[in-house]
Amino acid sequence: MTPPNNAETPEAAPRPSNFIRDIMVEDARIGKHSGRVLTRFPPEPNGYLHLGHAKSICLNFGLSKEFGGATNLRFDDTNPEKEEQEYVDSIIDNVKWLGFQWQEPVCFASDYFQQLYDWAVQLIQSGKAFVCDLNAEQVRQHRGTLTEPGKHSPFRDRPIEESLDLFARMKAGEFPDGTRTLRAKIDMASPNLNMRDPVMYRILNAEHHRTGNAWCIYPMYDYAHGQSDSIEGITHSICTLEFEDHRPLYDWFVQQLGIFAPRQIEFDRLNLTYTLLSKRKLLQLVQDNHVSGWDDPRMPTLSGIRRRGYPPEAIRNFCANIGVSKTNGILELGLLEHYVREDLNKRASRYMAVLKPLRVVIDNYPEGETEWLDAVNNPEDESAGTRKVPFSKVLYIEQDDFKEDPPKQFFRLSPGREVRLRWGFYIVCQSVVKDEAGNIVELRCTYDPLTRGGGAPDGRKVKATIHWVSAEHAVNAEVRVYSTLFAKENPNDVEEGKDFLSNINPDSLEVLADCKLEPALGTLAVEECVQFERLGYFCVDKDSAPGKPVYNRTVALRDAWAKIEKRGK
RNA sequence: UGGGACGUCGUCUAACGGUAAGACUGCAGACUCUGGAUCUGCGUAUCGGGGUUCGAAUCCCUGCGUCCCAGCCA
Repeated sequence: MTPPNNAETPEAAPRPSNFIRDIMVEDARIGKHSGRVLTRFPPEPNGYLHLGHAKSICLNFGLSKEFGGATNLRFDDTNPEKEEQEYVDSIIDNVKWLGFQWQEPVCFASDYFQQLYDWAVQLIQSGKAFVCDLNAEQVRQHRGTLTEPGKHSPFRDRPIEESLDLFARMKAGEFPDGTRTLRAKIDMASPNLNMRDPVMYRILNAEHHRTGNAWCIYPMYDYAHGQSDSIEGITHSICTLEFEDHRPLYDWFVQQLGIFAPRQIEFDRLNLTYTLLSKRKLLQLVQDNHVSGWDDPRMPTLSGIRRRGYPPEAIRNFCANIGVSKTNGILELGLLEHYVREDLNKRASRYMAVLKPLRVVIDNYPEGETEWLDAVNNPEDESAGTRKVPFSKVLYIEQDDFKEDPPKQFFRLSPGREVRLRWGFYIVCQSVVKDEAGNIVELRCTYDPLTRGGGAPDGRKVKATIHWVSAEHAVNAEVRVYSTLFAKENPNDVEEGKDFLSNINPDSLEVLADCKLEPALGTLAVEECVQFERLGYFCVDKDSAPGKPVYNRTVALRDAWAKIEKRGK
């Protein structure tokens, strides 16, 4: 595979704008923040990144770069019960792999715990926050409902000094989990539930992956996020739609504190057919062993699609072209696959591999002889050069490339028919050998020595070219063929009483253990992505062992014959 | 039945009061040593109803539909 192309060039293909870019253009025009642009990508380290995050990453990094700014990578690590270092590591690795460089250093909300605490004290002092002794259940009961206003906490008007003292003792670890919270004093009658005296701090006697046991109170998202943005001087805080209702609260804290005010802008999260983009559900798939891990090639995680063979350039291209809006929609998986094929078509070297072998003996070819034929590596890229492929008397072809009784539009091999072997000779099928059960086990063919290289001197044409591998020189391999992890377009569309697991596609993984590869395919590095001619794009899996490669099918080639066949049924 | 947001080809996105455009998909064809790639052609899609306007996808009113919010998750 040749090195990455110029997919990074922002001006390469002028794309339609989007409402966020429009906002930034306008901000630049009026000189907001003196033209400075700083965005951030703020994952919580409680799972692996997926394609939805890729959209956010491309948006944040892409936009800031476009406006001459930078992007912070900040871990939103305010919930020690769910967060782990493993996730931090994977996220850093994934962002790098996608091809983005954040502004050093990597940031952590936990780095701001002291500042956040000091600000909380300040809010208590100014009468804008109070320590509440209600437990979780009581808080819920006081909150009211969507249609009814909430009730004030009985502790809402307790003396400031008392709240200050209690808050200090919360921090000192005097109280068990859940017994008290720090709450903002806003409006229990607000139609926006987020404004009904939201919890700012809760007591959590849990060890944090970075701060250890230094803290036993932890800030809530709403209290931590905006202030973290402010501390870093984020100009545009881009997040997904479900945070729209939180924006008034985001703005409220910043305003009460009188600190730098970033602007939160919400966009629609990515949805894909046949795909689940929910960390919680992906975690469940991993924990319950429905997949082999976070990097199972069927997973929509960045680690998964990387192992599957999706190039980062293709993902970036996809993200750059799907657009950004506030509409809740579901993108067709086929669009993603289009960008993967588009990228791989330009860069992947072609090889021949037979997945379901059918033995072919060339009767008129000399026994024990081998000749090396020239094959073009990539018709889309002349600089990829050529290679030699061994040809001999016994070959394998694809079972699907032979039919004893060919239907109308089937152009491939059948009794008496002549086809071309890619880069090789024309052959004619003379007879079919079957076992006792009637299964086809071998084809006896003859070849035309004059057609070496694939052309006939007399100019006669064949309707098909098929791929093949010399039996004597073949590398045995395992190939894993994937289809969607879920059988339904919308995996969450389930019958009463069932959950998304009931939509798992039982055939999402097909292991082909007896594949025959041309020799060059036996020595490629893990993650190398190539095209198996006429089949699809495949990449070397990390499970490969010396002499026993394992390939993943990244994506199949578009298949006109498959369509015809399907239509006939 | 409170609040917030959103409704444009099958799907996603554009059009910012002035000819509804692009990508993907699909179909038909050309070309081809990959039934790949490439190329060509095919589109009455603005949620409904009123209104403002010379002119409305765009502005106003109204109806309908979809999504989000009642974690001490993010």
